[in-house]
Amino acid sequence: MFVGRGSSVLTRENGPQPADFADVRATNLAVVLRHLRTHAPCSRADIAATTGLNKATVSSLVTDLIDRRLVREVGMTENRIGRPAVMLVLDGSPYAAVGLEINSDYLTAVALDLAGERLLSWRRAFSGTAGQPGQAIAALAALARRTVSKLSHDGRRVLGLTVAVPGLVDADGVVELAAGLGWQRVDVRKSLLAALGEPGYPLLVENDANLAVLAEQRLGAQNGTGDLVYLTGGASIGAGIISDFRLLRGARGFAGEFGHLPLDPAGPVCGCGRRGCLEAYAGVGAVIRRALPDVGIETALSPSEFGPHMDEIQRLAKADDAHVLDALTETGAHLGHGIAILANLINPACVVLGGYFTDLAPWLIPSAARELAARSAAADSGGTVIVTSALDSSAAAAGGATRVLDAIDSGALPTPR
Amino acid sequence: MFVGRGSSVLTRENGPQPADFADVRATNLAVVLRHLRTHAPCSRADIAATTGLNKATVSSLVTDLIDRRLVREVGMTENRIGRPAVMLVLDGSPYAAVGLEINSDYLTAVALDLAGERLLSWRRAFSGTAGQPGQAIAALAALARRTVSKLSHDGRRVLGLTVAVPGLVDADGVVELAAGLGWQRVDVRKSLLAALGEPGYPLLVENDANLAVLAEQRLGAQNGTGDLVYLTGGASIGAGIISDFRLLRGARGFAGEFGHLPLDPAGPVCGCGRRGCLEAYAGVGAVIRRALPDVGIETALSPSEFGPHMDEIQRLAKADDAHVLDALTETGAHLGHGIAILANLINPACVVLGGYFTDLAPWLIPSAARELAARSAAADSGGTVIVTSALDSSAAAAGGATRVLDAIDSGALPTPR
DNA sequence: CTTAGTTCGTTTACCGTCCCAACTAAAGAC
DNA sequence: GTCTTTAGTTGGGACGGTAAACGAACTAAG
Repeated sequence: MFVGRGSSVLTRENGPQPADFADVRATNLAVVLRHLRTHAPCSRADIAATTGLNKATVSSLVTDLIDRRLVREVGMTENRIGRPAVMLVLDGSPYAAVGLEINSDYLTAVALDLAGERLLSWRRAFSGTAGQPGQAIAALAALARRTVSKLSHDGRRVLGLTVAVPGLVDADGVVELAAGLGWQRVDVRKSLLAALGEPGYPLLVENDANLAVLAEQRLGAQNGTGDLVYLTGGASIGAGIISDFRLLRGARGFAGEFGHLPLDPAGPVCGCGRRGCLEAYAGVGAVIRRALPDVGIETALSPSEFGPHMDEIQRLAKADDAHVLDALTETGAHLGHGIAILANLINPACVVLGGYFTDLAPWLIPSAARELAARSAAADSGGTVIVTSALDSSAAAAGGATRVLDAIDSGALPTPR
Repeated sequence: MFVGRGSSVLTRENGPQPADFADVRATNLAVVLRHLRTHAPCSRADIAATTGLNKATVSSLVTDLIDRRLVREVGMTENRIGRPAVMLVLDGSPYAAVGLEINSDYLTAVALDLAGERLLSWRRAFSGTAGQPGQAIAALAALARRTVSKLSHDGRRVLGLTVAVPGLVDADGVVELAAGLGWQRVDVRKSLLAALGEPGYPLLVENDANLAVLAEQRLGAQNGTGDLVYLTGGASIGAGIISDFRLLRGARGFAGEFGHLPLDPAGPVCGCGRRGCLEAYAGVGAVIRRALPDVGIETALSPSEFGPHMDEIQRLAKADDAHVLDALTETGAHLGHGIAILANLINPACVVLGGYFTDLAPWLIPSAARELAARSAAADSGGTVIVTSALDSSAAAAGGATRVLDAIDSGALPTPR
């Protein structure tokens, strides 16, 4: 009685954009590419059977992908009845995806090949807080040039470059506000495009938590989960939220302000000037003050001072220092309170602790999970689990490269030549 | 250098589903239908110019839609240079979309025509709390039959039927938990399909807040907003969340548990057994206890008793009763606290107060907005505004009918005959 | 009244993509 | 050596969107 394929994404949730054959082709090319990403190595026949595409169509699509050097044939199956199948894999060698991260104390560059293998991972110290945006962008551009030049020298074409910024970024790549960097209304995309001489590849700018959660979804242990939250544990606590396989940005891109969830109007003063923000209970500064009371409570800590203190806390925790263990348990409970709020509203399958939280996770998670379980409206915490990030501090940069691969996987393929 | 239409939704965010011609056709039919919904009356030439589709394609698509009786020609333009255009509108008369709502004290039925005009709006009292699920479903089926029979008698074909349930509903239409009804693991969809004799139209079951926010998005004042939250103000406070034009459900469908946001572990006891839930501060029960201290604080109120008390509160507020005004200001502040948490995480453009909150909104919103502004991390509350629902208590049922129209607009068209 | 100009919508020819079915290819089984 | 089984290609058909030409129906102006 009713026409239309019930679950065809093509016909659902589309905007006003009409479709034509080019779209069908791009969609199906992307289907094959994604299938190969998750199921490689496999044969044309496998792809046809699994995706529902016709054998002839798959042959045509695969030929196209091989022409574009995105896919490669790699040997045959053996020891089976029937004609042996030609196995296909993603071709890692001709391309690279680049992610950069700028933070208050360092710059990071990560490059991945098409298959998601890490090609390089660079970091350099950087005192961005003191500098003007112009200097920071010059440094970022220098790093980008070095990275791209290294990749080109290895015979790779750059598929795209994404910059992670710890702040609010609009759709055009303008950083509206980045408190940690002291930036306001900085058009990072335009400046960087100019500094790089208008390169041919796509250049995007995105919030660091949003990119980190992409990396966690694709490269981390939570591989393939569609409902996922990443908590940055840096100068501030931001949440990158993926819901139903899509980044949640909000109307103006302000979503994920986890650190400033208002808990108690009579609580401690937060860096933002308000009282009782979650960050004032569970932020890095609060952890240090609670665990190392000898560190000056009066003075605000600068981000570059976090590292040594966190190392010290981790050392004491490993040595079973009772005070530090108590401090971490208490911090975990506050974090769990915030996560319970998150879980009641968003109901993610998983909350990943990143940044400085990663190293302290063994001592934070037990009390956080306890608190989450106690404060979840749904039974069994609604299925939400708290885990440690499987990625190191380059998560956001890796996410930037992942973002480029996502675009490829969605049909924005490079041309054959 | 890069292939693919940058903004084609068809090639973005798709699952593993491949595309074919039927999808292109369905997509473009839906594009025309949606254009007519928002821009009617307009001509074929208008549609071609606005959507980017070819004139010939639009002609073909419109012919198809007229054959299916979804679109109707209605007169010509006049007083213009050139050949007059034939104007097109959605044809309201041949079809109907039905939404039902079951609640602890009433059943509601709403029917809309294709253009969104209300065809009927029925309500009957119902004491579901005492009854078994079987009785409730029998009552629901009876109401559905009467509704469908009335519409058929008027010569309309039913496009679909959606049931709103105040509880957690899974993707197959099984109600996992509905505290207000005392239900657990009730397969509403299956039972209702059986009771209605396996009708040919699609039958869905969905959470009431999710449907109410759909109604608010399409029929309410916030028409067309992509980031929107609806707060039910009934026996409990649920949030229906639309983010980037999609319902946010969470990994297990538990998203939107707004009423049980954990605020203060030392706070008042909530109906769920925990302490300090938002509902214990700002729920209907809390409003009544705070505004009408003479009402027995000790005994739990049953939902059927809410109505008279809320009427009384509204009467006193209109009469400028100082105690009641203070109580509402305080309630609004608590509500604003919860909304600030929501805004920091989700950043909606708009939060709509529904249910019993609607009538009290004039006295709740000022303090709620104040609190939201004070506790938002982003400037200007991140653009989030708090508004009164434009729909009456049939919002969820209307949303059920809207849900059916959404499916049509997404390409699941009825067959020509 | 006639002619030019404008706009609407259809008609026609064309092209790209997918599907189906038949075909070839290459192995193991008997 | 022939049969069976599975892999992948080829050619024909259908479908749907595109482009350009065309007829239709109106206004404007001489």
